[in-house]
Amino acid sequence: MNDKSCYEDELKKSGLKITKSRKAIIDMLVQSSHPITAEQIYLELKENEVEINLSTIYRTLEVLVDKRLVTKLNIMDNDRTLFEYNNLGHRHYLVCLGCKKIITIQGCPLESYEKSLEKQTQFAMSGHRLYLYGYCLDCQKKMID
Amino acid sequence: MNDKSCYEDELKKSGLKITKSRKAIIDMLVQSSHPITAEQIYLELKENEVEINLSTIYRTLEVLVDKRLVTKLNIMDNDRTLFEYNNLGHRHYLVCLGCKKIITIQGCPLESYEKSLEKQTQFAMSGHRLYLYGYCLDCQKKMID
DNA sequence: CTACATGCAAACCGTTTGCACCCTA
DNA sequence: TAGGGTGCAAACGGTTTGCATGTAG
Repeated sequence: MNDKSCYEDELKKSGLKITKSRKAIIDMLVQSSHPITAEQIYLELKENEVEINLSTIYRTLEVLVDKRLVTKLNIMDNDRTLFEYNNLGHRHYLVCLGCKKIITIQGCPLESYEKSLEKQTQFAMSGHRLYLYGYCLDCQKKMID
Repeated sequence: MNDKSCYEDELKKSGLKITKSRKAIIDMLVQSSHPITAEQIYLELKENEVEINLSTIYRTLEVLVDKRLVTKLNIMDNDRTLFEYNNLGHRHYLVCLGCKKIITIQGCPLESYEKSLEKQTQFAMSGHRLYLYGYCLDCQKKMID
């Protein structure tokens, strides 16, 4: 409950109307421990008997990304876009190339590197994305069989 | 000349036939100092009076990616796929959010981090992607005006 | 009551595919 | 000359958009 009102505050602060759809979509993002697709949001809401049109989901996500409440990711080179609620601050991702599982990693090894690069290139740095790829223990085991 | 025959060797080694199209596409990738799209390859070849069907370009790029001769990138969250010839080994990218210019960065600050993460997560790491975003000097100046 | 949100269906557009023909090895 | 490579046109699929209707503030 507290959580919800917190998201409502975020919406208000951003000048967005608080609607049933938006709350449901944000809830879904918050509940998920890893980035998800627009379609996953659509399907899971549908399972919970909440039917929101896919285009509404895309539009909502777009607005939330604009307002910096949500981050948009293209982790796998091909795949569809993933979305994640921005409640954890800066983070990185570890992706299993076998089962496609995505693990969120807190902590950043790049702060000083970014600064040194800033000096070196005269860029005004505004951020970075780091994706690490590998095979999780389960998939390593499967590969032996 | 030497360069070309070198790429021909790479093709042969990978068990691929050496065709006019493939040579032209690889040439275009090699000449470019930064990752480019399939369409850019198509258009630039066309300017040089070499017309190769777009689907051939996509198919060629796909094969080259399979053979690890080319890397496929999704740097901007939305944008189309970029391709780059793998003649420089491991590298990272610095992207200007203003003019979309992409600068390739040699050297990697993440080798030891990757190893420590490997121990910590029991993942068998196979690589990573690092994209840094910011504004280049030119774009910073433009923003003042 | 008004401006923003939503549903629906159609468009969009980068990429992929099926098939007939071509050309390298 | 066989099997991979290419051109062409059509399909695909994730995402966006136009428009009429609904609803939060």
